[in-house]
Amino acid sequence: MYLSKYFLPVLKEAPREAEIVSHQLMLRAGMIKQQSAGIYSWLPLGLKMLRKVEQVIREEQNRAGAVEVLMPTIQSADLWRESGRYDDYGKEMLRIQDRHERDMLFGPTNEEMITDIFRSYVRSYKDLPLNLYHIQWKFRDEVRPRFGVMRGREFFMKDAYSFDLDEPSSRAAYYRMFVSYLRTFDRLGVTAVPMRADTGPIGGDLSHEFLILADTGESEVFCHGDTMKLPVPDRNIDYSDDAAIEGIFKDWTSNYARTDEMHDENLWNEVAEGDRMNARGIEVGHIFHFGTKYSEPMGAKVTGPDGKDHDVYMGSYGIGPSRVVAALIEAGHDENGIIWPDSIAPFDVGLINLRVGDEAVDTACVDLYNQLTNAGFDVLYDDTDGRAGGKFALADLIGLPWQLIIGPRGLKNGEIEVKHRATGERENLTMEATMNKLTAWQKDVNERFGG
RNA sequence: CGGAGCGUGGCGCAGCCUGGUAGCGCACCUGGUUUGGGACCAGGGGGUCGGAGGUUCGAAUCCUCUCGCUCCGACCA
Repeated sequence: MYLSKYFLPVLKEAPREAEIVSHQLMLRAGMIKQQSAGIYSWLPLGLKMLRKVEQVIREEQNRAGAVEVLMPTIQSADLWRESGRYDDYGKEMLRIQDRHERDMLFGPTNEEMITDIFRSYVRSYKDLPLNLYHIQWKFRDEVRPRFGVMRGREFFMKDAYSFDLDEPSSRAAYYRMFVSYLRTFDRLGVTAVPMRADTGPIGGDLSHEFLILADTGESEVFCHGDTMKLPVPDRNIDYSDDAAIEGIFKDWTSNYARTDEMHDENLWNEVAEGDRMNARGIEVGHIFHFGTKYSEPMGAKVTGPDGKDHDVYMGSYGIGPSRVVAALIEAGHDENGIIWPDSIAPFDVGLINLRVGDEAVDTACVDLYNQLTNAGFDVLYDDTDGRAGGKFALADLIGLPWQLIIGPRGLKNGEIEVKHRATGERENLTMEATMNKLTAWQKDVNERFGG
């Protein structure tokens, strides 16, 4: 992408209403624009990140055996009356009427609708297990939206729903999602720790939150240090091996790990002092096992091997990609701007032309741009005629992993400056050496984080 | 929903108390000189002060109502 042809409206100063760093940087980097309290437009750079996060989540859901659908944002109130939640949900649910004065609502979640889909088609235990998910906008009319897209009223969410014949197989489904979340956050280049969670209004008896550790996180977390050292299963994981999956779940949940809400001082004191880790985190995922809470009132049954009808056991599994984007920034930034993880940045490389109009420099830039693009890199080429300082500031602000700086000074020696955003390391390399370095980096990233 | 605060060119702010029809920095446009870490000079465009009503000869400034936004608290992917 040539910057001159892109739409990247950056701000030198953050608007006053932005309090936390991810919100400030998302506004400054031209990623989002607030349209109303807790409601945002996603501008090209922000949308690009949102899509990348979404895609990683999708790949890992698919790998774990979940099947994607897409349900509407607007739902009929009737479904919610069946589960009893139409009255329970309160003012967080945005209620609307259509022209015929039928009660509708903007979905805050989709348990009812997915249960309706399930009961419409599935009759036999032979069709189980089943896990359906979608990635769709949700609306919860929060009393007080804040922190930009971190707690918006409208937010993007991946929500998966598992259906099983009985409790044990339903727990196995829960474990699969648990493990897929470990892999998802690992691929997103962040440390997300699963914590025992309160089941909340959705109900059920088994629930975990996944928190990305960041100093600016809202929740205080208490966990055993060993949790951080546990290996995340690689892409060759076999989700059909229930025992192995349960083993991973047990490994990750055997140590103490709770947020302040669930914190238990007595249990905490049993953890050896040197192992206690006290940090802050941002909740980016939440999984629930809730059994027949919805299937029973809504009549979602299958015939079992015994020839009798059984209410299906269900769980739901959510990740908020829009919040994840903000959380990545909370977890990775410095005074100059965003530092995206290597694994997931809006572009891989920023190519900076320091002297637009100088034929040699222009030619070198375009050559390198084409080479990189052909090699599969996503490159943002700053071909604007701005000054060096402004270009460097922009590059640091949007935080692409690599900056390739090409100007007449270095080009005289056949060299360009290669800067790594995260470490600040810079070196002068030939074009060829640059390509080799980036190719090696790309290979390494693919091996560590690729699908 | 309880408490606090803010709305003045695109962004950040001053002016308001002590009414006299709007100013600064950045950004933007034109020309020139510049060009490796947010250049300089000159010229220029853009707001009628969130909205409505009122007081007054006169309102960004005072009063009333209203809308929007933010922060603290209770709640949440």
